[in-house]
This record gives sequence, C-alpha cells and structure tokens, in this order.
Amino acid sequence: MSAAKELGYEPDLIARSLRTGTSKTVGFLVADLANPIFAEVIRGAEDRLRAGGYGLLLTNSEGDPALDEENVHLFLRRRVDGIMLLTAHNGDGDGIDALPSASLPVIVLDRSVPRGSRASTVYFDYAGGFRTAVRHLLDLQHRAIAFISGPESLRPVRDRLDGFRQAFHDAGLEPDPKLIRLGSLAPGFGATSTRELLDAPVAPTAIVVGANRPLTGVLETLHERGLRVGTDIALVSCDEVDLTRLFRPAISVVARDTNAMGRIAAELLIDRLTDPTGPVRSVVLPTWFIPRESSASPPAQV
Amino acid sequence: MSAAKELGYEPDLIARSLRTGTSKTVGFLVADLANPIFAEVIRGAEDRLRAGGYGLLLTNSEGDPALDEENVHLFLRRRVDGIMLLTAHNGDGDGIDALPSASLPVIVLDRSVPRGSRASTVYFDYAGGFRTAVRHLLDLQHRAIAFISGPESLRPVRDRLDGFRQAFHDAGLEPDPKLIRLGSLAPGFGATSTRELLDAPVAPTAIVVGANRPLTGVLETLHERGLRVGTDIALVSCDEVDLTRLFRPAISVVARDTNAMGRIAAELLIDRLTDPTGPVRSVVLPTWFIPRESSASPPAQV
DNA sequence: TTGTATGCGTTATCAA
DNA sequence: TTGATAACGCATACAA
Repeated sequence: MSAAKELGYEPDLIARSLRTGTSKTVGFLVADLANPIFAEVIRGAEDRLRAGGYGLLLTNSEGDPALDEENVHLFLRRRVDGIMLLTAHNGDGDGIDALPSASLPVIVLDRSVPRGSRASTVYFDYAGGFRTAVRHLLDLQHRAIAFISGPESLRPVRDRLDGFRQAFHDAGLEPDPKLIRLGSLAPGFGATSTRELLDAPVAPTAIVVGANRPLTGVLETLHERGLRVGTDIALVSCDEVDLTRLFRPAISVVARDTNAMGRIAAELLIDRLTDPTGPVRSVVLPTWFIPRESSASPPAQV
Repeated sequence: MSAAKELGYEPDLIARSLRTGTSKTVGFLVADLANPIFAEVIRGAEDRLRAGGYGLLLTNSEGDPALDEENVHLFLRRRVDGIMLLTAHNGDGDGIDALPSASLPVIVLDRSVPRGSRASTVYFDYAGGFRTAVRHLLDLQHRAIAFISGPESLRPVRDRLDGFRQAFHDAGLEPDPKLIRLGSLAPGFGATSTRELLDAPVAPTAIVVGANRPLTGVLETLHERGLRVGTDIALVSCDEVDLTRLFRPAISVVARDTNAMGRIAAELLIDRLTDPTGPVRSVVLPTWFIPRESSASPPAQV
C-alpha cells in the first residue's frame, strides 16, 4: 500500500479531473500581456492559486473582443473551475462582453460588469487617487490642466475622469472640456493628443495622463517639442513603474497595488470554488497619489 | 448526427486527454514574472501555442530552485505535453537543474543545458551585441569601463562578459578586473556595485550594465551622487524597454527580440510534439547595439 | 476495515 | 459505412 507509493506513484490529475468534474485549473484571460501592470496582476493571482492547489491557464487576447470570446469558450471546453477576466474592452453595454453564460465562478478585474451579474469584481478607487492628484495641481495654481486617457467605455477611464472633475468642483472651478482627450490606451494616442493640446490656442500648463501606456507617447512628444517636464509643463501619470520612478525629474503618479489585485481576485475565486453557495463579493482597493518633481508650479506668468 | 451538433455539442477536452494521453497543454515555468522582458517571451509563446491548438499553463517560481522542481513536478502530474523553462538559476553544474527526467519534450530558454541533454534551446548571441557596444565605448576613448551583471553561473552573464572582454582584446587592451562586478540580477546589486565603483581609487568613465533589472539600481545611485548620465559618466544597458528608450538622455542598449524568443521556442516545441522523432534543435537569435546619448565621450581629462 | 465494481466522456477497435 | 464495446486512471458507492 504505502510501500507501493514509495515506488513513486502519483495520481494522474487528468483522470482525477474526469472523475471528480473539477480540474483544479483556473482560466486567466488577459487583454494585453505587454502591459507591465498586467504581469503583476498575474503574478499575484498565480501565487495565490498555486498555494490553493490550482493551476493557471493563461491566454492573451490582444485586445480583440472576438478572441476574448473564443478564449473563454476554450476555457469552458478545458473544464476550468473558474475564470478570471482582465479584458481590454468593456463591451457595448454596461459591462463586459465575454462573460460566459455557464454557471462557473467568474472574477472580473478592473472592469465593470452588467447589473445583476453573478461575477465577482476587484476594482480600484481611481476617482479618489485622481481627485487628490488634481487637487494638488490646483493648489499649485495650475488651471489649464489637460486629461489624456483611454476610451470612455472603460470604467477606469470614466472614474479617473470623475476624480479629475471632482477636484475642480471641490475648488469651485470648472475644467476646460477642450483639454480633455479620451480615446485609446495605445501609446500613439498619448503622442497625438499631446501634440494637439500643445498646438491649441490655450495650451495646458499641466497634463494628467489617466493610463500608463499613453505616458510613453506623451513623453516622446514633450521631448520632441523641447519641453522640460516639471519646469515647462507639469505631469501626473498612472502607476508606479520603473519609468515613472526613475525618470528625471521623477514623475508624480496615482499608484495602486496591482499584485494585491491579482491575489485578492484569486482569493475571491477560491472562496467561491470551495463554497459555491457563498456570496458574490466585490472588492475595491485604494489608489494613492505620490507627488514628485514632475508636478511643480506653473511657469510664473500665464 | 450533424443535427445533434447543432444543439451545441462540444467534446470534453478532459475526457479526450484521458483517452488520447495528450493534453494539448504546455507548461511554462518562468522565474520572475515581474521582469517585463519575460512577459514578452510569454506573449510570443502563447500566441504561437494558441495558434497550434495548445493551452499554456503558467507557473512562477520566484527564482527559487526548489519551487522550480515542484512546479515541473506538477506539470508532469497534469500531463502536459511539453515544458518550456525560463528559470532564474542555471544549477550548480553545467546546466539547468529542473530538467525533468521524463521523456517529454523540453525547451530551455536563455539558459544553458547539460552536455548531451535532450532539451532544445533558444538563446541569444549576447557576446556579439556587447562586443559591439564596448567597442563603441573604446572608440570614444573610454578606458575605465565598468561591467555590472548577475551571477557568473548564468550563461547570459558569462557571454555578455565575454563580449566585453573580446572588445578589449580586439583593441589590444586589457579590461581592469577591479571594474568587473558580477553578483546578482536584483536592482539592489546594481545600486551597491555602482556605489563601490564610484568610491574606488579609479572610478569608471563608463558603466556597462549586463542585465536589465540592475539598471534601476545603477540609475538610482547615479542620481544620488548627482552624476549626469552621458555627460559625467557614459552608460550602456540591456534591453529596449520604456525606461531605456524614454529616459533623457536616452540610454544606449544591447537589444534583442524577446517576443521572437517565445514564438520560436513554441515553434520548436510544437515541432517535437508533432514529430517526436525529429531532431533536438537549438536556435541562437541575434542581439544588436543601439547607440544613444547615454554613451558619449569621456569628460575631457583623465 | 478491506475489497470489488461502476462510471466520468472520450477515442479506438472490432464486428456486423 | 455503421454500430456496439472496451479502456484511459481515477473516485465513489456498495458489498464483504
């Protein structure tokens, strides 16, 4: 018996899955592996899942909604026990498209879900962090503050913009709609938006970048125009990454704990896997503003 | 028959796996998901694997060799068809430790394997890129060139150092051994090494960073000492990432196509999966030097 | 407590 | 060409 196991017997997990109907595997759908932030989320999730005895089946849908659905379909055929969704789009309606109709637990990360959905969510309080950041700029006497972010269909984009607006309203001010550029998460959108903003009649004295990838495009354009960050124009961006931390002058950011997002999402999923009757929970994590040299007072005049 | 399939029948992949003995799943073991370079490799691999009908089971071993072996063991129990290994360590001997004794195809990425191993490998010609980079520095009349990299047990570290030495020898010169710091891939090692180098009797006029993560520590220390990159000290680093491309002055790098590494590794694996009698192939990809403003001539005197 | 049979959903084999 | 049957390796239910 036990002596037989000394010979190195290991239960075949495939056979066990077929018999028990549980694969001890979770499908993780990520929109864009190239985003360093997403890698951190996956790391947090994988750690927790592995500790719980689950494997992580990873798939990348490159921001293509059709691939989202195809990949979720494959998860189902592979009989994953649960699904974690970190997609690029938020669907046409109020929530994510790719939600499987099947009854297995789904955790949606950083996106909104339709009203009444059975999916758990993990989300960040973006409005809070951006409100603080923009208040900081207003305190420094900036008034022409631009906001560059992704498509308005994304909840993080809307919430960051909300925080931006709230800070203005808190100060009894109104943001200039012409300085708000919503469009895409691609770096190129950051570049063209910045060019347009700088060429407009009223150029901004500060730029708030409400997404981490467009920042690279923004920086490229500022370099190209010979503008010094923090001196000629103030800058606030998203996420604590090597670039924002080590750029000189260091770039002020609204930071968040992405590793925790992955870990907590895995936690929520494991909870629902071990107790399917449990409640559908939704967790909101904080964000916080880290002021640095990139956000200084506006140049003396104008 | 076909009408039955109209009702939405989908073969159960678990049952199929049990029956056929092939899971259409590949295990990907990565040492450190936090490294943005690794994320690109995974992206390349996942794209190709998905196209070939394979799923990617991802596990992160945080640079812990014990976890490496445990994770490979779990891959085996999950009956993956093949394994891709991107580990942190290279083992005590001549090659990687975690190689499973089982007979399934293994692809080792960016590491060396023991003589006579049945594993395929994908590797970069690091020596070539670093030789060019250091020749460039020597042409600019730098002589006190420091080299900071990870542990000598890693093949990429050894090969980058080889390129460094070759460039000196090509010029009929000898590198100063006191300026060579081999130790760890952690950012902190870059920081302490830089401090020691700057405090030594003969401080370097140029630093070559032979790894991408220590660069952050190097930059921190240079900032801390008030040294201007490209003006007070020349800098060459590894890998085209946001930080090296957008830092000002832009940082010269030895670049490589990490996405291609993942894609080609997946290709090699699929080849061996479809034709198990095929040869064990090893691919070496090029690296190339991108000179930028961070590598300028040394300050006029000394 | 220990042992034996059945079925999970496939695919492959063999008979018709 | 078509249809029934066995087996992959487990876990479970039931019998001893």
